[in-house]
Amino acid sequence: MSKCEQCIVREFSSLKALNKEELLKIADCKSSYTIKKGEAIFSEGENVNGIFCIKDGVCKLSKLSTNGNDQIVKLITKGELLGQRSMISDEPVNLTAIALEDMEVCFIPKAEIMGFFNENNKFSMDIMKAICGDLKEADDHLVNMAQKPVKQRLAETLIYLYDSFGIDTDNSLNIKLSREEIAGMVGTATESCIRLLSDFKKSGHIELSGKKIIITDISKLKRL
Amino acid sequence: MSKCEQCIVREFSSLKALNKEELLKIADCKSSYTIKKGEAIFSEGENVNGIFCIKDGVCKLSKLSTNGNDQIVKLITKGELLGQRSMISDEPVNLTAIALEDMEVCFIPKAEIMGFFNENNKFSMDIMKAICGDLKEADDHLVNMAQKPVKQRLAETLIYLYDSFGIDTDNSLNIKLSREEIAGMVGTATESCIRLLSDFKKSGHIELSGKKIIITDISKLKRL
DNA sequence: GATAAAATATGATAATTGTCATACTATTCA
DNA sequence: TGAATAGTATGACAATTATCATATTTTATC
Repeated sequence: MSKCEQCIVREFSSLKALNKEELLKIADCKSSYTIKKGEAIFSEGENVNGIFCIKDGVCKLSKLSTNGNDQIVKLITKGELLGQRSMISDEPVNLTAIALEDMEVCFIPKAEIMGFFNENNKFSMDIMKAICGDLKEADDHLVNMAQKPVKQRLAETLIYLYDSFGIDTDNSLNIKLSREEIAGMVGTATESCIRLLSDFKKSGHIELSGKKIIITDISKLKRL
Repeated sequence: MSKCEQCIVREFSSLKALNKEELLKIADCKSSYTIKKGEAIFSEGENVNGIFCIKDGVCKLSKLSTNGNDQIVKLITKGELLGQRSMISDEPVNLTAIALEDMEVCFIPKAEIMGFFNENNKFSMDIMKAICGDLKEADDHLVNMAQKPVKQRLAETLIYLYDSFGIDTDNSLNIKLSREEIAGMVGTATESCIRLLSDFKKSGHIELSGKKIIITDISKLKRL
């Protein structure tokens, strides 16, 4: 049983508002899991009854549309929490979380969290603000999906990946996504996504070598 | 100064969690406004510093996309609250609220609400749940926008209007929206919206007489 | 390392959607 | 009332995007 007190990622989420005593309580009731790439942490419709704290790795939050396509709503990474909305609404989760790389996560039961929620004002306020941030993000995202053409959405997705995950030593985006997954973020067909990436390559905005994507001119992408 | 205690719409929002004493406090510090059709309650980027309680009327919550189009994110009606997210995030509002009909609204300053928020657990929990509901709705909406074709989105918008606002004595939808506004909800060009409405008319799904829309076969719309 | 399977790429084509022009209708207001 | 204006409707066309077919490349597996 590792100690939450010494867990660094805690500093990046609402859990930073918890005191020593509360962290000890969590360490006592949490369970740690290793999730392999491609495995689900939870699936749409499941009752989760707690939240996950992402200790390491990245996952995608997606939802199956009635047309059979998976739309990726959001990527969640080290330090973030998962399942807060569902816990507070007291409802099954609305999205599916699947690991994009091997992950380390801790599960904290709802009862424990809700206890802190009622007693630690800073903590509940922090959780609320995080959810409010998600709501604003979702509204903005919605407007983009409804109003911007695929090319622009793809460009903005690449910029988002660059800003959020940075680049590797070879200058390629430091997150591994298949073309199908990128298409799932953009909200388009996989072939359309591939085609536009080829276009971006031809116009010198990016370089492609295998799965790797190198953004050579981010200002060009921003100006699309 | 009207009494919040006797205001019926309060029962439809988180304000129902407030006790007599708290309602008296609100009645004391609130201000009431009449908003004429077409006027803004607030605009994107403004600092609002409180919440609005909709006593009567309907408004649209929209956001201007960089392409110059207004995307309508949500309609808000009698009994609902406005500006909760912004208040909790302590940020300017993210959306513009414009009256679709003459409205009666009350403004309650942030300081007052935040006071109850810290003391009345049921109240803060209710507000949270409302915001969590908005987040779920926004995620679902986003997936629809990204994955469904315009025709299906229009059909679902009409069904939503039917379910939320019902029909008038002449069977027409009990909410007045211009074609441009319907297009703004669907996320398409006004002409495309008009054209598809004509198609729906030709195939006997709806009837159009002037601005009025009558859904003649809702099951057909649902099956699109 | 050879082969199968999966992922990526590209062409051809169709379907969807947007844009611009123009006509028609309803509403406003002098 | 009648002109002006805004809103609705439709045609013609262009641009965008999806779909299906088929290479080509990469990855996985034995």
